[in-house]
Amino acid sequence: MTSIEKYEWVLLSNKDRVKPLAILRTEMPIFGEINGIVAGDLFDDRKALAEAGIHPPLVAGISGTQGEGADSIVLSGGYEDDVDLGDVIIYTGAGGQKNGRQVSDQKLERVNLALAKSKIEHLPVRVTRGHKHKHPLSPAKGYRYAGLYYVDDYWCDKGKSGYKVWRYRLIAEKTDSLDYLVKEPSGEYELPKRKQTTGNRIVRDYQKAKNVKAWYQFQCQVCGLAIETSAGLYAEAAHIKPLGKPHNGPDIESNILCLCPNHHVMFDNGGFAIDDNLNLIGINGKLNELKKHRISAEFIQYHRDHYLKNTE
DNA sequence: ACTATAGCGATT
DNA sequence: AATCGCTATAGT
Repeated sequence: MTSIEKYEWVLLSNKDRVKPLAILRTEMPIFGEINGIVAGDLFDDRKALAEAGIHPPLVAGISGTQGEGADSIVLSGGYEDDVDLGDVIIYTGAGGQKNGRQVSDQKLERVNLALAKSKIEHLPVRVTRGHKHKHPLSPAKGYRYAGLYYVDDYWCDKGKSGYKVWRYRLIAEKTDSLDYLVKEPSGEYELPKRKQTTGNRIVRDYQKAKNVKAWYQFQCQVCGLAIETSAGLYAEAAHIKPLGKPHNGPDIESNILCLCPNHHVMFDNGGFAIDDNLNLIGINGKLNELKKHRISAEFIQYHRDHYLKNTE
């Protein structure tokens, strides 16, 4: 018996029972590449695109939530302020339309906020071009997945209609992101041999950072500041023992701090360190630590030993 | 070409 | 429960 069937059975047997939201709630957005799909892949329609896991919504152009960020967009030609330069796209937010015409201002809310969140969290956004989006990279029919982009900036403008629109500059993750289009002597665009997808390292890492930031509600563990932006609260995940060679620190919560940008820069560059009692060395104060965090003594010692100046 | 609307999954 | 939407299709 599937969970859905179980749920229906419960409803039949007990009409007063509250809906089990955990079953009905849609899953979190999935960020980054989808297994088995590569840039250049074609899909007949939005249903096929959704079933592949590239872009779940059947109608909406932006997939995601304001809390988690936007994982995918579709360019479908429906917004007159879109600009598509291939590796750089100026995408228009959703809303303010009636019968395909812009008739009111767009607001920075819902999926528009999701794209803003993707910017401040540096999350990758899948991009797909549809046949109604008139562009050399669009397919003649159906939809073509274009690969991962990052939201480089977002702002509001008065659009061609005179109404306010939110705009997002997206930049392709790979400079060779257009390699899937190879001009053949016939004049037709053809697909090259399939490349293996690179996996999802960036997004896996993000999950740990996200956990730590959420525990502290984006408040800096040094000064308590949680920075407010139009996309929501902002904080940075600082690795205590650095990830890169030759340090090879692990990407786990016990090696991550939630810091404001200033204290992140100071920490990474020896402006302060942390002793075994979590007192700060170099500046006044004590590091705020939640019980469940369990910051590793080994890693803060490593940071002391390798980044603090003039130690004996 | 433009316009209306049913449709349905996802979000709030 | 109500709202939304870069569909899809039919009608003018």
